[in-house]
Formats: sequence, C-alpha cells, structure tokens
Amino acid sequence: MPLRNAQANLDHVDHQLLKALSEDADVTNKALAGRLGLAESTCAYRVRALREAGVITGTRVQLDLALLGHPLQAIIMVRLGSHTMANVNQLYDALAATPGVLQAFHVAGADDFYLHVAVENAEALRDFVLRHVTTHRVVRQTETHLVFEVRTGAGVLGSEGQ
Amino acid sequence: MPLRNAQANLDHVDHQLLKALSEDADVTNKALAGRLGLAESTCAYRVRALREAGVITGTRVQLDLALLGHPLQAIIMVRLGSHTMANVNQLYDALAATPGVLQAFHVAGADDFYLHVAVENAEALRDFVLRHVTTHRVVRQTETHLVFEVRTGAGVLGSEGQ
DNA sequence: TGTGAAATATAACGCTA
DNA sequence: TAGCGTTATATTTCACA
Repeated sequence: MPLRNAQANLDHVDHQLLKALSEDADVTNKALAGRLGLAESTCAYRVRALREAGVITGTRVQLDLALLGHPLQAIIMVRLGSHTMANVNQLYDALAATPGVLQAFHVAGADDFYLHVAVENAEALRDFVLRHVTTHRVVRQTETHLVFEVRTGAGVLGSEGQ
Repeated sequence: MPLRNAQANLDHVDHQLLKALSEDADVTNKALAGRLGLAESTCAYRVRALREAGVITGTRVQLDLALLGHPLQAIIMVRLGSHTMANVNQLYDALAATPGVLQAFHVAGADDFYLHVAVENAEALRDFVLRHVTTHRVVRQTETHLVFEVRTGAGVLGSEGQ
C-alpha cells in the first residue's frame, strides 16, 4: 500500500488497545476489556471503530517458515536499467507476486527494490534470482544478502503518548 | 527468531488452511470449513493443531502507520566497526527495541543490520539515526534509504504442492 | 466426524453523564 | 457524544460418543 499522510485522532485508550492487540491479536474481547478497565461492549465497539477507521487494516497469521521448508532467508537488491513508470510498476507487480517473496520494498537510491525472500536452500536462492529476477530485461543488477535473523521491532506505538 | 531447519509434515489440507488464513486471518471457522469442505469440528481441530505444532506462531494486527502519524518509512543499513559476539548481540537488542523500528534484519555482507523504520517525517528520520543508531560506539557507518512503498509478497505457500 | 453444552462474540437497544 | 449494561442471536470451544 502506498504511504499516505492523513492522521487519525486517537486517544489514550485507542493507543492502549492497539498496543495490546499488537502484542497478541488473539486476545479475547473479554480479556482485553478487563485489562484496560473497559466494559466489554465499549471495548468491542472501540476495536471495531479502529477497524472501520482503517487504523487496523487487517489481521495476519505468522508462519514458521523453516517448518514450511523455507529455512533460508535473504534480501535481494534489484537495480533497473530503465526507469519508465510502466517498467517499474510492471516489474514491481511481478516481483511481489513471485512465490517465496515475503515483502517487496520500492526504495530510493541506487537500487530500486529490496526483496525479502524465504527459500528452501542455497540452490533455490540461486534459482530464484536467475529465474525470477534477472530474467526480466529491465533488471540490470542484483545483489543478494543472506539473512541470519529477523526480529520484529518495537513498532510505532511506544514512542508517543499522543 | 533464529532460522531453524526442521520441517513439518503438512498435507494438502494443511496447506489450504494456511493459505486461506494467510489471506484473511479473521475468517471464521465456519466459513473456513465451508470453503475447504471440512466439518467445522475438524477444521477447528486442524487449525489448533497447526498452532500447537508451531507452524502458526501467532496472529498480528496490521496497522496503518500513516494514520498513526508515521507516514515515512526507510531502510537504514548499519555497519559496525567491531564484530565481537557481545557487541553484535547487544546492539541488535537495542536496535530492535527502539521505537519506530518495524523489523531488524541481521545480515551477511558489508553491512550488519538493515532496519526497517517508520517515522513522523524527515526530521524525525534524521533524529532517529543520530540519536538511536550512530550514538552506539560500535556503529561505524549508516546509510538511509527512503521507502516509497512496501508490498506484502506472495509468501512461501504457493510454490510447493508438498 | 458429529453432537451437545458451556463460554464467548456480536449487534442492537435504551439509559446515563 | 461516549460509556455502560442488558438483551438476543450467532459462533466458538471443548469433551465425548
């Protein structure tokens, strides 16, 4: 999704709700209401309001990629030779839709895309680059960096008290 | 979490369940069972089994970072001057825990960490680097790349029929 | 896999401050 | 307007056949 600029009006309770849900999205409404000292009806209403306002855009399951047979992760930096709008968008669509791609970053700088991928092994990584990235004519150069570990960061909710 | 090597035994139904849940983790058990042609009790049992097996490690809400006042994203590449185990681990902990950090990648290559961050504006980005990254003595160099857009990729579930 | 009972979620309603 | 409590209905969860 493209980055936008509008900002929502969130009070202290909203922030606490988002924080709690960020840590554990599976918490029951009852437990959530209890922790924040809200009535269950109020808690459910506010969470729904956050979804309708678009602050909570969805819910995602996290998978153990190693258990799924993809224990090897890498960041592949992709540099284009031509930067027409059509070229960039078309490649972006193709890369994001390629199996194994976890995230695709469109970035400023010498490189155009960073691909976060998870693959079966080193051979599959080589094949991924050769078969799904460098095959696109517009790709001029790639640079693959092995990922030792990924951690989920603190996020944006701890910083501001609003 | 560190990347591991074990692999789970998943059949076709498991794959379909994971795929459906990856697209929409909020789907009700009833709808999920209906889509895959399973009994509701069986469907609920299998999803729980996937959680207990560690294949599904958790559930997370997705937030609109722009609506939360952090419309600007960047990738910050961090290079260390010293690579003792203690130095690396301590810095990794500190960076991942810094507010604004979405993900922290520990990678191979010239750089040691890639930080995916979301901040309020350009000034906040400068402050982030100066106050939370380059202040660590072990950091020798940083390189900040603006992120135009991030897309969620296809993931690892489309590739193999298992 | 199906069933049934208990717990929970959801949505609508009116009341209060 | 926002919070609260109470409904009725739908759904989930769990133990058991």
